[in-house]
Amino acid sequence: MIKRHDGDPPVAHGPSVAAIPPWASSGGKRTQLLSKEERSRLAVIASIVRFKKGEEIYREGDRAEAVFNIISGVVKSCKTMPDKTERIFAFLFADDLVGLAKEGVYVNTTKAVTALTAYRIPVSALESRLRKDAALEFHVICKLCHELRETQRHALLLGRKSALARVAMFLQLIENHQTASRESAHQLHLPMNRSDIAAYLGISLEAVSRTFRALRHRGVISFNGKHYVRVTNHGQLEMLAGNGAREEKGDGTDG
Amino acid sequence: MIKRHDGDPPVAHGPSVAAIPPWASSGGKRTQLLSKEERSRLAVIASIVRFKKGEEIYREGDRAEAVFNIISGVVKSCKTMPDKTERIFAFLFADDLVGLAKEGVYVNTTKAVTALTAYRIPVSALESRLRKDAALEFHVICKLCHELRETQRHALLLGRKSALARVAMFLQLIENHQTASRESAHQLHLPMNRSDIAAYLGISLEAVSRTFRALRHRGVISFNGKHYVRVTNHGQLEMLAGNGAREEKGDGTDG
DNA sequence: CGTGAGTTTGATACCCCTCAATAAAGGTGG
DNA sequence: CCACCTTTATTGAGGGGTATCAAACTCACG
Repeated sequence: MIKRHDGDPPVAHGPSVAAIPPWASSGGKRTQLLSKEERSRLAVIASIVRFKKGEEIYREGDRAEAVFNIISGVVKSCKTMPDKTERIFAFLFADDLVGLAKEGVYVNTTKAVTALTAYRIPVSALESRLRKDAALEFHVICKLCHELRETQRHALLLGRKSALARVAMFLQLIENHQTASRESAHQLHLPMNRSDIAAYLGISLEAVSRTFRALRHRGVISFNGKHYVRVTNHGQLEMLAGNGAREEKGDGTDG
Repeated sequence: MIKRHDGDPPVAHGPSVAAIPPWASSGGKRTQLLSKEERSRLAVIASIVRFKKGEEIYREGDRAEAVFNIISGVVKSCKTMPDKTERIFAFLFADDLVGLAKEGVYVNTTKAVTALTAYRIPVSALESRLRKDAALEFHVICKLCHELRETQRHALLLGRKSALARVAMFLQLIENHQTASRESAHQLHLPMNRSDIAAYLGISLEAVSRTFRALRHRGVISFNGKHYVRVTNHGQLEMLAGNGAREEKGDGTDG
């Protein structure tokens, strides 16, 4: 009999946390922060949980009894506003940590955007483990710095007024993440639907659709289905995102 | 209780870090994270630096050789966009940490909004200190969680479309900060100018001015000069900020 | 008292949100 | 395999709020 749970190599190594470190150099790539020993020690106190696509992992206000470490799949961290609309703070992927809390209570609701596999680490065990392991704590600090930078980039995105700039910057974020994780990414994967993208960008889903069309029309991107994008003009995308270091005067709209 | 005023001589107790912890209860107030011993040990590797109002502390892209811990004064963390406009990610106050880096390089520019006194802690010394002191690291983790939540609230603010909602939420942020720090805050202090507020809210400075006028006209706030506000109608402010439960019944406090 | 930065107020254009309908994709059962 | 239905995505038209440009004003400071 084949046991998938224990026999799956990537799973057996234990929790995995990757980030671009705050002080060390990593060549712009996410690096595995945890050592083999740390991962096995964490594996002892962790359990593996699975969620279906769309399933809720926990809700804002729940007692924060565990932290999750994504093995595979995508998670969205969000808040439901009084008018029932959803605001998404972050999309979280493999090697990310989920479960930000305040005074023992989760501050956000998190849901599985795709089918999800994750480690569930009880905070009580994690806390005592942390207090004994300075190296592990340092790695958590590195990860939190990474998340802080990511959240700031999201804030930078939301500071942009035009939908074009927001969508362009969103595509850059996705591209950066996928190139920092994998080796190559000539094609971007958008696991979330238009509605989620809109909730993350702070614009309406219609605006997302329209902006994609505009980018496609300008020859900046091209779609392979609705969830795969290829950036055909990085320079233009960079300019539209407004992060471009060089702002050439000719914007080439006449071509 | 020790009260600090701008211009007071720096306290000799050493670096001070306050936050609302992620898991422990603190009654909604910021608590001092560092023990007396930790503060003195950090004081050994720290030096005290001063900046004039408006002065630049460091610039995005500089080698991140130090972390700063604010003793008194206000700091803004920002980025200058290609079109020379400024985007502010956070205002930082006493007991905050400044100096977020990525691969040894500062990710933002920081400037003193008011006259500033701070501890300067070299990262090399801090790093070795951290690796030896698990308790200190845990406290840094708590502080980073706090900053992460604050940055998410900022993102939530920027997700709002109307200037009214943004300004209202901004006032709530200031109020929360000042009530979480001091005992009372019947009057809010806005140390930054309208331009900085606009850069933080992602709206034009004219819109800030107009919105303040609207709030004043509605009897929600009243000004004492240009830098002191009194909230005269908290319920209304809450409703305008859109976080309030007014006219919404769902409370979402399930176990 | 004079100067200049910071702030307030006003008019117009533009972009995005809202509402509405159509079209495509995905899933289910016959 | 196809018909059917639900969900998701696209496209269109009109209205509202904010940015932008421009000018008057306030206040701190020399």
